[in-house]
Amino acid sequence: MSETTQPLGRRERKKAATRQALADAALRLFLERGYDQVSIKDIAEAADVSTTTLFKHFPGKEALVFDADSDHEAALVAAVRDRPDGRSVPAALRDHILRCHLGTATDPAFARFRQLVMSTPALRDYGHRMWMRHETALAQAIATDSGAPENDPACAALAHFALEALVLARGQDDPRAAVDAAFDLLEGGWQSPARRTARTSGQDAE
Amino acid sequence: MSETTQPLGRRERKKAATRQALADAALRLFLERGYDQVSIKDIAEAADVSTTTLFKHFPGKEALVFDADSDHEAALVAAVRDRPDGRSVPAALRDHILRCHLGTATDPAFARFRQLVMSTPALRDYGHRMWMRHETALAQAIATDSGAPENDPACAALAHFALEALVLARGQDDPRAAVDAAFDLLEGGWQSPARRTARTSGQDAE
DNA sequence: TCAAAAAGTGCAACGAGTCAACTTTTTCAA
DNA sequence: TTGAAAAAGTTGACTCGTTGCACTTTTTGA
Repeated sequence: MSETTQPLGRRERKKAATRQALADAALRLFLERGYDQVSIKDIAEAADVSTTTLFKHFPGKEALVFDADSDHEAALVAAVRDRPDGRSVPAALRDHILRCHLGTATDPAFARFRQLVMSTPALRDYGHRMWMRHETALAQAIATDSGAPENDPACAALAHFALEALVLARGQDDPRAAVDAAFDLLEGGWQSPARRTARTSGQDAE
Repeated sequence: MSETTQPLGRRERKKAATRQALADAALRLFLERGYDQVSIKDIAEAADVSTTTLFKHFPGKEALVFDADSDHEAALVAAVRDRPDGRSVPAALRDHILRCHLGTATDPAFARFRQLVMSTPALRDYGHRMWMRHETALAQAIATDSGAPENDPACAALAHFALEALVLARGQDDPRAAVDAAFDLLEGGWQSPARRTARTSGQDAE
């Protein structure tokens, strides 16, 4: 975008450019013809590089699509850490997922992108794996917040289920209702016996 | 096992025999050398057939390992349907999973099999997908049992989470503790507000 | 008994991904 | 400026999983 990209060697720029060219070509071709109807060779040729060069930039075909996994993990951790007083951990996660991951795309290009991913098994699975990578970080954030020992199985379970809730919701009639049902379950269980954590406020009930 | 397998054409027998030979050879070679160090060609040659024939019997390399997916689904549904009086659905599922899927293998061959699956990403993922295939059947069983409408999101959520509990548990320090923590969460949430289902008995508390 | 259907087989091919050489291009220091 | 050393790119051949095509065998049924 800007020409003076600060402390970026002339070389890094070319590298980033070809990388971007590859990702762009891939997404364009995938949307045009469908994931399985586009070969690695097609993409490499469209970006005018060799297939081997492509694999120097991306570890596999699926990775071409998930170029910007961005900072979902940080957002998840922040959703737990910075939640408003009196809000339970699962409630905060419910809010975050409803807001950031089921927000009906205002961008039509993004909607088509999601359609592509959801309708291609290989991409669905890859996205799922990426998403689940945040499990341990989220579990640790919950444990820290609850004053539980790191590796606490209950925190690990909540983290796992909260992330899975999004997966469960997609591919169901009403995703938002599905997320709500899932988190109703988790909220109920989280503040059941032997667990008192609604954030250190005067009240204990919501 | 028995020689007089009744209405089985002479042909079906040969078919079943080669299928078994393939599965046996595959498992043996995988255990000997590791999954990635064994090629389809190796397996086909060990069973004395062509690779094309192998793919007529199995849809892919992973399927060679999961030959007998058996009737896990029926067992899950039964665990819900035939649970003892006063036992909640998640409690019954906890019992079933602890009993049937974390039972420390008495069979050493089975232990090695599980070790192979868990240490091979491709097999782990494939097994996960297979396991999750039971999600809708389990959700429907729960809905039927609870008198909830089919496609009830709460039942779908419980089914999804109950199955995921097993996945969560594996690859954690103490799998049994992890399963317990997960189901503590689910049980607590399941019998929270607006949900009264502890199986039609005189008591309502456990 | 003889075709037609079905199942099995081999060969060749395709796509994803890797490997080992070789050719740039860039960088940095003498 | 020159001239390696390093990084990036290219090429081509290769492995491996998987599929399509053509061919042979077996089974079935009239």
